[in-house]
Amino acid sequence: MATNSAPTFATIANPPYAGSDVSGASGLTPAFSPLYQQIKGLILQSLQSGEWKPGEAIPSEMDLAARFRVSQGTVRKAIDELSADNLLVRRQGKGTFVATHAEQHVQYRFLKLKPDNGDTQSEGPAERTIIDCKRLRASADIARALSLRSGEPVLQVRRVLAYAGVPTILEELWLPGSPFKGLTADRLSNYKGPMYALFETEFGVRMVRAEESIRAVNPDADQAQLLNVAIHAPLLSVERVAYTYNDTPMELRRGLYRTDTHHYRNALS
Amino acid sequence: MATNSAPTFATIANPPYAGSDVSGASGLTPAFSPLYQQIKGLILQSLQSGEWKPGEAIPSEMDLAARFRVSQGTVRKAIDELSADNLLVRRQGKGTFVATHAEQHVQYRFLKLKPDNGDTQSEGPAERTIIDCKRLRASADIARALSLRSGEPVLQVRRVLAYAGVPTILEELWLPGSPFKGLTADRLSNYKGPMYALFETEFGVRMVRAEESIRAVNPDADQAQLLNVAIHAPLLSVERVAYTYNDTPMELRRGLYRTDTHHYRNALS
DNA sequence: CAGTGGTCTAGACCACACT
DNA sequence: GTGTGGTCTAGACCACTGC
Repeated sequence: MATNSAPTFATIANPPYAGSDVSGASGLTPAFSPLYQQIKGLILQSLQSGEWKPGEAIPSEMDLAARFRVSQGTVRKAIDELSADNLLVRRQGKGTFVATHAEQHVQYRFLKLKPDNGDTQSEGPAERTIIDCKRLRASADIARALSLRSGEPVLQVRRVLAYAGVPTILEELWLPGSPFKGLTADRLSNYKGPMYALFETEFGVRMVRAEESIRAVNPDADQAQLLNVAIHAPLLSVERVAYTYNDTPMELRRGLYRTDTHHYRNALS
Repeated sequence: MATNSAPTFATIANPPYAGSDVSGASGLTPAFSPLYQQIKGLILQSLQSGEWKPGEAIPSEMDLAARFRVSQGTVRKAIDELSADNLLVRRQGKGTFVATHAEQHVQYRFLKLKPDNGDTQSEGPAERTIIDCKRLRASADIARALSLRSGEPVLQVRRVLAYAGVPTILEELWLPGSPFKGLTADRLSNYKGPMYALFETEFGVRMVRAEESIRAVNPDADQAQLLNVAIHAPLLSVERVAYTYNDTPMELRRGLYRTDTHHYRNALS
């Protein structure tokens, strides 16, 4: 007796949490890590390689799940993190898109200087004036910031941003020579929209994150004249290093901010 | 024929995505929103009410799921967001804990001034000197920042922070009178650890987030003397409003930072 | 309407920490 | 070993977008 009940279940084809490495699917990920981290890495590779360009939609979660041979939930968690890092933007009902500095509701995402009245909208965009754009050889400190060797070619750009006719920001920025070959003062002057949008469109360089070091300083004579302030006026010195994918530094920017009608805003949490 | 197969399945007791309101479980959540957001709100209420205090463990995900009558995954998503907001801290194998400014690996989480050598560790904690702690009536601007009415009682604290004997930070801060009744210069002087840890322990006030407005300024005569700098030295002015749960402002702090050996560090993403 | 992301559940197993 | 959070899957349904 007692032989007909207690059915034995067949082995599930794709067992949950098999811990399998996904390396064979579409790329290579040597070290072990959670599946969704590996997927994140693979998506990152596609972003770096330019398979999906800024502003474009990436494949749907279901498509990516099929491509990487994982469940939709795992892809979702990978995309969740990338979208928390501002590399992707999800839009319900439409798809997931590669973040871009252009056509983004929050333009000038990295510029933290705000008018004291808070109303960034009514102030409108800054009036931009390129002072010059020169080819130079990297000095020691510039080279170190950009992970180059001293003497390697760099581009130096200087410009002034004014609000309501008042010069407010003086910037001096350095870019590695090779990725930005062909950048000229003209192209900078004629471009509408954020400089980082131009970098994306014309040079395929997307700035992903940045770090700023802030100090209070006095201007030198040239700087005082360009910003139309007294030589003893206190100014904000903002030194920024901006990075692309893979934590590669791609820009060193030194800004001098007037803070008589504006302030640097920062949220802490 | 054909009556014995195709078993009809019984109704599942707790159907997936029933869209049911959870109001009856433990609190009230009038407007509709995703379940995990409602759970997040309920957890937040327990944090505010002091049911779980800073540093303590909250119930396990399974316990909370049972309490709120939802699945573990839903509780998990709620906790995920709260932990992304730095209100909770997860520790694998141990539990989920209420974040605290004390016994936290990253002490002085809101202080962004770093030594130029980057090595916060070797520098050690600041030497703190309380100048005074007075009961005052709120001026118009103080009242506005703290959501009080002009003339309501506030506490004003002034102090200096020094590194290696060099006075570097001069702070003036205002606190609403009622929550901080009983705060004295002595209690501030004798307390070891961050001021926000004292606020948690002694007054049950946990600072959750803050906003800072930064400017470059010159000190007045008093300030210059306290910081041991010339009257024309450029200094960083950092005005902070710190909030508890529910976006209630609980502190206004005006700091003057010397930036000759330190800098204000900020990460953008 | 179909397709997309968003939410929810249920159940399995892994990795870690304490005891 | 037991309990905790962490990962993964599968399947269902909701909400939004655009054809």
